[in-house]
Amino acid sequence: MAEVDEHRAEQRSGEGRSYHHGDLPNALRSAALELIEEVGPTAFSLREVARRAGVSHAAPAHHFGDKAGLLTSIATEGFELLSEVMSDVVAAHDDPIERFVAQGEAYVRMARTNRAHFAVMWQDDVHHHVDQALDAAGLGAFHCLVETIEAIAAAYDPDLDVRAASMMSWSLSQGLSELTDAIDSVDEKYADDLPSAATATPDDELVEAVLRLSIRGLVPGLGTDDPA
Amino acid sequence: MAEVDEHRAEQRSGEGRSYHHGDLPNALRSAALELIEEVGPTAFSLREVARRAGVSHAAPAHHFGDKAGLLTSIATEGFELLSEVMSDVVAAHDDPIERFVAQGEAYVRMARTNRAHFAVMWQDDVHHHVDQALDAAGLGAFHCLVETIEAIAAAYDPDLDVRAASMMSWSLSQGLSELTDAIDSVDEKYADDLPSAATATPDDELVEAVLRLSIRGLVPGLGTDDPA
DNA sequence: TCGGGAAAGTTGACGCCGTCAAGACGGGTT
DNA sequence: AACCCGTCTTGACGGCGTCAACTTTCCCGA
Repeated sequence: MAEVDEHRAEQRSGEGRSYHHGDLPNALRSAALELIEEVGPTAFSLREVARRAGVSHAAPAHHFGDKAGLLTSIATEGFELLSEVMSDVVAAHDDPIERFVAQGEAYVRMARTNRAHFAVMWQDDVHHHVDQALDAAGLGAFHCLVETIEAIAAAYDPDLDVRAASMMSWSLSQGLSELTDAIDSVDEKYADDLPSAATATPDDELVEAVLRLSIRGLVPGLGTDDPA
Repeated sequence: MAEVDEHRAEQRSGEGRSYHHGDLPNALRSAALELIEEVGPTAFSLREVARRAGVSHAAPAHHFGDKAGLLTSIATEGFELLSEVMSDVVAAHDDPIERFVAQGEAYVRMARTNRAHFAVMWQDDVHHHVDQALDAAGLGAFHCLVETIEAIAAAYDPDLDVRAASMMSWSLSQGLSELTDAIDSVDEKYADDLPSAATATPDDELVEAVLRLSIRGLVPGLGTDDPA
């Protein structure tokens, strides 16, 4: 979870140590993420988080207001983390098509590495309904995908419907993240043979295959073979 | 919600009226769906459901065991409903490409019409971890999508990676459902202009545009224009 | 240097929650 | 008529989120 720590360090820089605990808000976020990873976002309890952070049951309220406040903070952190990862991918790939595939792969990898963050990010009834920081972080992450689509349009097809293609890009990444998770858990339960071969445990190659299939819809000129 | 009632009637046929209430399990499911629609799956409470159904707070336990049992039942019902809708689409469209588009549209429409069902279906930590009926219903719905992909492969491209294409189909539908929901709720909050035009309220045309973009990845021969 | 005040955290109480054990009720069978 | 079993109620328990009132700790200005 080094990424999260770095992210937290940036956020914290210049604040200095707090009065009693040191840095209770981040300690609470960390404890919350661990707990969510263990028991899921529904069974998650604020009192247990406080217990794990070694403070009284009412301490979190002073930093986050209420339970939804802590989860909103975690969701925002998740979108910021996602934006950072997506930006790194943009910097690492010049070819817009490879960038598209790499972003999709990074999205899925990120979702599966940080399950607790993603569970909270997409469970809209657990965080505050109106939160500018959260919405801004979400739109920021989306913008990274839109830029890649615009690059594809500029390089290959000026008539490309950027709105639809951006929607397709995010939908695919989000759906893949959710489905691969669901399918693994089914696989774990029925380790023996399944009725359909279409449900074998998904892996990185499947994710890449899906992304390469979908990019062919955006760039019709591409052949059936991998351009690599 | 006529679809759900029909579905329930099928399930109930032959059972006859129960002893005291009439048909408490279905009454509880209905009350639960209404409550989830109002307050979300997290704030949902078993006691409030019992109150709305006019029974004591412990009555639901006799039919569903516990809270997760009721939600598992709702999730299973949701997947069965989805399978029915997908099967109807298959029957209504001969051309596999039109079937693909229609299935995606039906999926999104279904998700947005029955938000409570979908919220429960995809929140895996609220239902029982091992439930054969649930898993069977989910695989059944998936199978409807896989069949369409197989039809596309048979008609247009025998070398199509059916596993990847099926994954793409479901991921896209699920992601679209989730994103269109999230984007509307952002739009409702900031009714005034948004930074990027890419985030205007999604509609049926956007969903269709995304699906038509993606099918071009599965059938490379298709031109840029709509085949309709 | 020191005192006031705000920030940080504690304590105790409230009502609601999910679950369990025990009992009441009532139709169907023998 | 006696009985059983599925159905539902009642009451209790501990855990939860939140609020109000309190104590402790630190900073900053006189």
